[in-house]
This record gives sequence, C-alpha cells and structure tokens, in this order.
Amino acid sequence: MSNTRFSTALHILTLLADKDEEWMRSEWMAGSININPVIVRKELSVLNEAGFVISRKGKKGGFKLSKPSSEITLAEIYLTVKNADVLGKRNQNPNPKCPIGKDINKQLDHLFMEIDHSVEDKLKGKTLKNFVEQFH
Amino acid sequence: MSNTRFSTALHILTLLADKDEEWMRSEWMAGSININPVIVRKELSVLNEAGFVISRKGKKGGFKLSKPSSEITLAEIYLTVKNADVLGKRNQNPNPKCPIGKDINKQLDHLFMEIDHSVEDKLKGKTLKNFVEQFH
DNA sequence: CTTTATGTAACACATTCTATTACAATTAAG
DNA sequence: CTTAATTGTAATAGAATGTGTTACATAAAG
Repeated sequence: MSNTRFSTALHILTLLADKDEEWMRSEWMAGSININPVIVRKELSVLNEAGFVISRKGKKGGFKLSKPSSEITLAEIYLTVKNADVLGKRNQNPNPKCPIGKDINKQLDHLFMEIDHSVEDKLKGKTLKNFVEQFH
Repeated sequence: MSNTRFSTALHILTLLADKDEEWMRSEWMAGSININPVIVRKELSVLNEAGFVISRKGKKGGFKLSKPSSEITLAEIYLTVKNADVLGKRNQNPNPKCPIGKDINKQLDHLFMEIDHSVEDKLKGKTLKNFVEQFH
C-alpha cells in the first residue's frame, strides 16, 4: 500500500467514534485530516457500503457510526480499503519455458497469501474502540 | 507495496540460487522474468549493494550469489526493496487544533511499526533456500 | 581490436493517487 | 415554496510513482 486510504479511513472512523451520537459533516472531517472534502466523502461512501457508517443528506446532514466502535476491527477496515498485497505485485508473464519462471507465480501466490493473512490476524485483535482510547 | 520489486528480486535470487556456481547474465534473467534487462540490472545493482550478489564485468561476465542461499532470509530481501509501510502512508498535515488530528500520526506510527515488524518476523523464518526447494 | 557484458544516466511512457470543479439530489427551516 | 446547507458523484486535471527504452561508457576475454 503506497496510498493514504487506510490512514484516512481510520482517521474518519476515529472522529466518528470519538464524537458519538452527533451527525458529523464531511467538511469538518476534511478539516481535521487536512485533505479535500470530496476525498473524505468518497471514502465515507466506501465505508457506508462496507457497513461501518450511515449518512443523512441535506441540511443538518452528516455521518455516524452504524455500530459500536467495539464491534469494528482494524482488520475489517484494512480489508475494505486494501488494494494491493503486502509484498506487492507479481510480474505478469514469467517465461513458461523456464523451470523457475514456470512456477514462480504459484509459489509467490502461496507466500503472499500467508503474509497477508498474518497481517489480517494481527489486526483482528484490535478494535476501533481500542484505537480511539489511546487518544485519552 | 504496489510495485513488483519484491517479486523481481526474489525471482532473480531464485534463479541464482538454483544455478549455483555459474555466472548468470542479466539478459537471461530478464528472459525468465520477461521484463527489460535494464530493470534487472538496476535491481541487481541494489542486491549487490545489499551484499546478496557479486558481479563480474565484461565477456563471460554475469552474477552469482555472494553467500549460500541458506544464509539469506526473505526478511532481508524484503527490507532491501521495501519502500512503503504495510498499511500505507500517513496524511501529511493533520490539523493540530483537533484533538484527534493532533495525535493521529503518533498513534499510526505505533500501529504501523508493530504491523511491519510482524511481517518481518514472519519472513525471518523463511530462507531463500527454503523458497527455492519448493520448485523441485 | 573486436566482441560481449555490466553500470548507469537520461528520457519516455504508463499507471496510480490526490485534488478540484461542478452540479444534481435531498432535507431543514423560515 | 424558497433558500441555504449538505451529501453524492461524475469528470477532469495534476502530481507522484512505477516501468520501459535508448544510449553509451567501462571492463574483460580471447
């Protein structure tokens, strides 16, 4: 991952978890993260589809968590924004006539999957609530 | 990581470990990976600086491992090509006037480091030799 | 001295990421 | 029922990163 999506999503959810009950505006969150509001809304749209937040349109609109922060793990957040494996991409067309090239991607798949799962397991042990508590 | 550097480096080192003793040409390796030879040489240059390979110039030149494949761990390879944290980048200027924005990057640093270390630990348990053996 | 390699700079092209503009749709409130 | 405030999203631009290519200097073999 060489993007900021996990950091942004976690920042958003931390703000929502911290200010429970109230509807929070994307513009406000953008001010806290210091990025463009449209990017925040795009990520909120993804977080909404993933079931973490609910939104309300129009005046007095905004966003809230859809469930307690204790029921959201960092693993779930990671998986919704993840778009690359930990060890990166494979080369697309290794040479099938080479004994190594022939099998390399099968072996890499195996390795990459094992590493990805270990990261997910580690993140499963951490809830959004745990993370937010560190700020107090 | 959304690049192919780890895959490329591991492919290169696997070829060298598999065909021990002989000097292998970058052009040949490029043929196995099916990428441009210059990219292979650039990566070999990095692997050379990191102490994994030695090179010989001129006619009959090429590359060899500088030490037994049993003495190279996937963790070491990962660390030499890694250029981003597992969980990605942080946002650069979160708002210091916001209680969350103020501390978010310190908390993220903590989390990101923990996750990165867990990946490295997992990779420390795997040698290049182990990896290459899977092809036979 | 010719051939075959590595080493690397410079540039070109491709992909991915982030920011911005614009505006439709929705809701609250006077 | 009109206005202001807000989400939702498309379209585009701009920035950053990643990959490929050309060119050529340097080195070694024979």
